[in-house]
Amino acid sequence: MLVFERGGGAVLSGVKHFNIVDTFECGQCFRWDRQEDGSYIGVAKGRVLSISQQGTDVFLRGATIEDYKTIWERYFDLARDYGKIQKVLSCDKVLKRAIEFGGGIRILAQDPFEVLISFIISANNHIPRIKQIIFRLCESYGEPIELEGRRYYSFPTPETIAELSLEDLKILRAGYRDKYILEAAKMVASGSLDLGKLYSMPYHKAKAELMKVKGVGEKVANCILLYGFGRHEAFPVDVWVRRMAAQYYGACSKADIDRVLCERFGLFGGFAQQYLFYYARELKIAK
DNA sequence: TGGCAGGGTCATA
DNA sequence: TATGACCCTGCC
Repeated sequence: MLVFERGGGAVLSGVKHFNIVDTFECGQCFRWDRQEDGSYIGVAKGRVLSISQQGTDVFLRGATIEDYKTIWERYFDLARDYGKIQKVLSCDKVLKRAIEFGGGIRILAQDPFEVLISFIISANNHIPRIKQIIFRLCESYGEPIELEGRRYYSFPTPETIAELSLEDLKILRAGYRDKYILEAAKMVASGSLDLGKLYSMPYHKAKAELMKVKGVGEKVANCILLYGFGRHEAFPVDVWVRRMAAQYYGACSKADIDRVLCERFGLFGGFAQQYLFYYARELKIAK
């Protein structure tokens, strides 16, 4: 892959196993919006980025090579050899098809606190509504960031949310989740939940730590570990993955699913889950 | 236009 | 371990 600056941005030329539609639409993030011209604009790492793609050429508008190397390469996980991962996972017939469909997915390295709050909001919720609630949270309590005359908003800090009241959070229309959001922010702001420590903790211990937060069950904890901490052994089992497991692997109970999927894909579980989820949702597999 | 279901979790039994 | 309740709203 070549990286150079041209036309007011950074060009990544010859990027393999990366597709911005797959990456932003596969359900791992909620703050990237598709524009009419097919590009995406999102807020991450305290910045607004516009990204577009033609074949294997990716354009990061307004970014420098330095920005790419210090921020976006890691954020988009572009230093990792996904070809190797896909080769291993393709030994499984179902995964092979899922990868043929969504092989351009990259697991984003998102901010852990943002992922924590976002996936608390995701529980028993529809994706369009999740995005709306997160948008209102950022618009109301994030910091404005200007880009080309338009205003975007950063994700609010734990301290900012922790100082709010439940009444303040009513405008989000998050329903019963508002108290979970507030409690999680207070735990992080006070240090009773030290997110920084989770990077080096064993997987099961880190998951147990996250599940101390109300509103964080096993599935949400796995999402946080996968998307916020890059823990690729985390395998979030949601309704879609469960349907895939039932239809293609004959696994119905939780124990069956854990055995069939988690053990089958091992350390690549997180990648496998993402391919399966995206594929299952696209196929609209029935209950 | 009304009802259902949603990327789960919690409390209770 | 199983079941019902939960806020709200997009979608059929």
